[in-house]
Amino acid sequence: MANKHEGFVTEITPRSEDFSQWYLDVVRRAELADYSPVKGCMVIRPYGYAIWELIQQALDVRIKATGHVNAYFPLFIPESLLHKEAEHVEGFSPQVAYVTHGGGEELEERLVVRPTSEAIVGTMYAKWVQGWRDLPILINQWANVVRWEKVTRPFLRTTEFLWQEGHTAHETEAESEAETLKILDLYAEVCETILAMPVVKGRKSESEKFAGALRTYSIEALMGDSRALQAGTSHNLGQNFAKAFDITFQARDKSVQHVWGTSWGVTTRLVGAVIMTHGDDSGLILPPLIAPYQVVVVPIGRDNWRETVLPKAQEIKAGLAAAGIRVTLDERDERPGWKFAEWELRGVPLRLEIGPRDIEKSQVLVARRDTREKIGVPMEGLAGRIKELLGDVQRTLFDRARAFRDDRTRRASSYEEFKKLMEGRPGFVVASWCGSAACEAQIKTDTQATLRNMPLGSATPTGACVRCDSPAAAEAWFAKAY
RNA sequence: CGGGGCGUAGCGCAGCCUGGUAGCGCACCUGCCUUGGGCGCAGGGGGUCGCCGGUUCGAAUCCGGCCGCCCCGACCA
Repeated sequence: MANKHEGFVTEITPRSEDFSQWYLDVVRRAELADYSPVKGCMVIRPYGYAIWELIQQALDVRIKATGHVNAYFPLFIPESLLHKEAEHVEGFSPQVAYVTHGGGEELEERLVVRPTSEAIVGTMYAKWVQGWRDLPILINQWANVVRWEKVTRPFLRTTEFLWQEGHTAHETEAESEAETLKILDLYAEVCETILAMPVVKGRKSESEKFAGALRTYSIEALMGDSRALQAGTSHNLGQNFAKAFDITFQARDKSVQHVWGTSWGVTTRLVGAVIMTHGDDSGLILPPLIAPYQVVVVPIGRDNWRETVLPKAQEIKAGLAAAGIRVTLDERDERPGWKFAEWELRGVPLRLEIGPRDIEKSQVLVARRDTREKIGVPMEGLAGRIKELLGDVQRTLFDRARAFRDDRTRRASSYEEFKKLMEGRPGFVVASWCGSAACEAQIKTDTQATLRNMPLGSATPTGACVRCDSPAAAEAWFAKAY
């Protein structure tokens, strides 16, 4: 019974004590993932994978609804293909894993384990595109990729990770730009409405853009420790890859032109983002829309509860399931208090307690994970009421996260003020920026903060750069980031 | 790649300094008892002490080497 005020869960480091350890504790204790024998690689356990599957479904539906189709490109890429786009190679070569042997023999040409698929996709698109009628190509793939990382953390950065990567080809720059922004909106919508995680949409600086892209856009979120996390990126590749891979088409005006490309992706990192956005000292808190179980039913009773209470609990479970609610019934031989703590740790949005007293009153007791409120709910019309409550939890989580983010977003008008605000763990600091890489780098040296992005729709600032006296070119959001 | 820490039961750790039959808590198994916030009692199973070598009558412990993992910083989703 230690930690009574902290929510009854032991073996989790309090967030205030060590956020990073708290995160690792939650991942382990909630059985989301486990370390594998290979450094930097993790096993995504069933509960963690179920969350990913729900995120995946939400994305997949939307990606298809915007006209894209899924396909699959191979894991191995001949080394020479990766080297076709100069900036791209330079960006990725330190992180690439190679296959040197196969079938007991050394390979004539080493194979790259894809760190991303632009090279192989570009190679294929060159074969598939002849004329303007072949465009656009709108392909997405769900895949694993490998990037040899020096520092890894479960979900946030692992050597191998799962993601979705879209690769499109268009006739004009206007189309590729529209596509890039359309996907950025799609990502933001999924993060906000499904993950209940507010994000800032914006453009990356030159130094932070994708290797080989013309422009990179990102969505940025603020985690519970006030550090920023890049939650997704969408790149307008311009004609860079088309030129490197010779993807040409005959245009409407009979001229031969290079296609305009885009690529965009989100990863299993989103699972980590959800943990760090909503979790508390008792463990995970899952937004209902991605909770593998939205409701857990816990039967309560004396030694004969299996006879007296369980049938009613089963009936309730069946009723909720029939109404399309993801529900589980915990009929293990454990004490109720133990089960409460266990399901709180796993972040189940609603716990439904049913005991003799409730049966008498023809009601159930519903406990909300987000607010810890306990509410008596009549058995009559239960499913409808539960759906309302799930919607309310979803909204509450988003509102809470947005209030947290807004509360930690400040504006700096002088460099002194900027540096002062960046002390400790401040969240976002908004400032005008001249656009020079030198200022960006100096800010990083002075404060450890990086330019997260330049939000879309910000008015062009009229004043001077927060760091130098040159005229400001853009409004930028800075933060210490993951 | 730099800095730090740690490898002893599934998990968390003690034992190491000062060598002498490997321990604690949780978890697990059996039984009883209990059940509206991680009950209680009794019994039980489980470890080549990261690996290799050395010193010694004897090494988890001392010495040398290696390997691995975690955390924090520079680079990246």
